[in-house]
Amino acid sequence: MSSAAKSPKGSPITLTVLSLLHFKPLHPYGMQRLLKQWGKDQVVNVGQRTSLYRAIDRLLGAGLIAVRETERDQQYPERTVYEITDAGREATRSWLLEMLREPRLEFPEFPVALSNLMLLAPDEIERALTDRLTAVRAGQAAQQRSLAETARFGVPRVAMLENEYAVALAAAEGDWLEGLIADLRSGDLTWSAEELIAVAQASEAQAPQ
Amino acid sequence: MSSAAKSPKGSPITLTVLSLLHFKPLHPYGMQRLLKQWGKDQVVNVGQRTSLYRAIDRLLGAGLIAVRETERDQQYPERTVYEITDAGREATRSWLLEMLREPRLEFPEFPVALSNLMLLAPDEIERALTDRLTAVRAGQAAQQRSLAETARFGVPRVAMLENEYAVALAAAEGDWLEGLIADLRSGDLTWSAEELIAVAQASEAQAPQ
DNA sequence: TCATCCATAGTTGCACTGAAACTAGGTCCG
DNA sequence: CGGACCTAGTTTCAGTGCAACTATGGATGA
Repeated sequence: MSSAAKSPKGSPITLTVLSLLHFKPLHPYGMQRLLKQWGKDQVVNVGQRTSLYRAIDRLLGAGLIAVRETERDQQYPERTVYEITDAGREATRSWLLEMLREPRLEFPEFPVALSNLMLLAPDEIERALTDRLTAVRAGQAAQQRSLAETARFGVPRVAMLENEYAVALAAAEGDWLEGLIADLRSGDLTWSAEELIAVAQASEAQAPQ
Repeated sequence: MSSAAKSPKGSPITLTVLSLLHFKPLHPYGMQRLLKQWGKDQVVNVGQRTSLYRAIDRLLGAGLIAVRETERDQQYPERTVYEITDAGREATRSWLLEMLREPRLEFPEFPVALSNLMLLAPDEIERALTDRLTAVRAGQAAQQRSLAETARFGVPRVAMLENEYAVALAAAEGDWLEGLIADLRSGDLTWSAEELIAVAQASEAQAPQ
C-alpha cells in the first residue's frame, strides 16, 4: 500500500542520481551541472537530459527518492528539488556492491570491428588503426592531465579512481594497437580469403546442415 | 523509388549480420548457430534472438540484404534465407572503417561504480574488488585458453584478434585492481566524509546558486 | 509411458538508452 | 535588434536487451 513500487534495477544513471543526492537535495538540472563540473560526464551520459529525467521518474516511483520542494523563482523556470530516502540509501549500497563485484558482459563496438577485420585490406586497416591509436593516446593524455590538475586542487584520490582506471585501460589499448600496427606493417600478420573460407568450411563440416 | 530506404547506422549486430553474409547466404537461426560455434557470442549479443531478427528487418528494409529463398522443410519450421547485396557490401566497408578509426564514447558500468566508491566502507570495497579480480583473472585465462585452442585447429590469427584484445585489456584491468586492493589493504588509500564534503563545497562556491 | 528437456524458429511486450528536435523564458554582446 | 547561449523540461523516434510465449519434434529418463 505504501510508496515502494518495485525497485528498478541499478543502471549508471540511476546510481549516479542516488549518489549525488547523498550529498544534498538537488533539482535535475543541478545534477547535470554538478556532473559536468566534476567531469563525471565522461563516465555517465548526461549529455541529453532525457534519460536523466526518466531515471528520476523511475526512482521517484520506486520510492528511492522523494520531492523535497518545488521552487518557483521568477527568473528561472520551475524546479523540483529531490532528496534521497532511506530505501534509496539501501538501494545505492546494494547496486554499488553488485557493480563492483561482477564484471558484467558488455558489448563495446571495437571488438566487433576487430572480429571482422579480414573483410578489409591490410593497408586500409593500418591507416584506420593508426588514426585510432592517435585518438587513444590523446585521450590517455587528457585523462592524465585532468588527474594531475584535480589532484593539485586538493581533490582526494578516491574521487578520481575512474580517471586512474581509464588511464590504465587506455595505455593497454594503445600498447596493443601499436603491436598490431607493427605486425601489419612488417607483414607478420597476413591472410587470404581462400584460407579463411577453407577454415570456415572445415568447421561447418562438423555442424548440422 | 527503388529499394534503398535510409541506411540505418552501423551497430554490432547489423555489422555482424552483414559480415556473415559475405561468406554465404544464411537464415537467422543459422547465423546465431554460426556465431555461437565461432565463439563470437562473446563479442555480439545474440543470446536473445529478438535483436537479431529486428536487425535483419532493418537491413532488409534498407536494401543491404535481400531474401534469397524461403525453404520449407517439413521437420523444421519455415526458414527465410538472406543474402548480402552490393549496397550491403558498401555499408559494411564504411561501418567497419568508422568503428576502427574512432574510439566512440561508451559508458560501461564499472567506472560508474568506481566513481561512487566513497559511499562504501574500505573493507567491504576490498571484499567486492577481490571478487571482481578473481572473475577478471578467470576471464583472462579462459580467453587465453580459447586463443591457444583455436590456434591449434589452424584458425588464422586475423580471426582471433578480438580474443587477443580481450586478453590485453583483462590483464590491464587485473593489474590495476591488484594495485588498488593493495592500497586499500595497506591503508594508503583512505578518505573521510568530512573531507569530501569540504572539497565539494569549495568547488560549489565557484558555481551559480 | 508420461514427463521433461533440448533444439528449431520465430513473435510479442516491456523497460530502458540515446539522439534530436522543440518550447519557452532569460541574459549577454555587439 | 538579432544572434548566441543558458536554464528547464518535453516529445518523438530508433534501437537494445530481457523475458515470456507459441509450435513442433526428437531424445532422455523415472
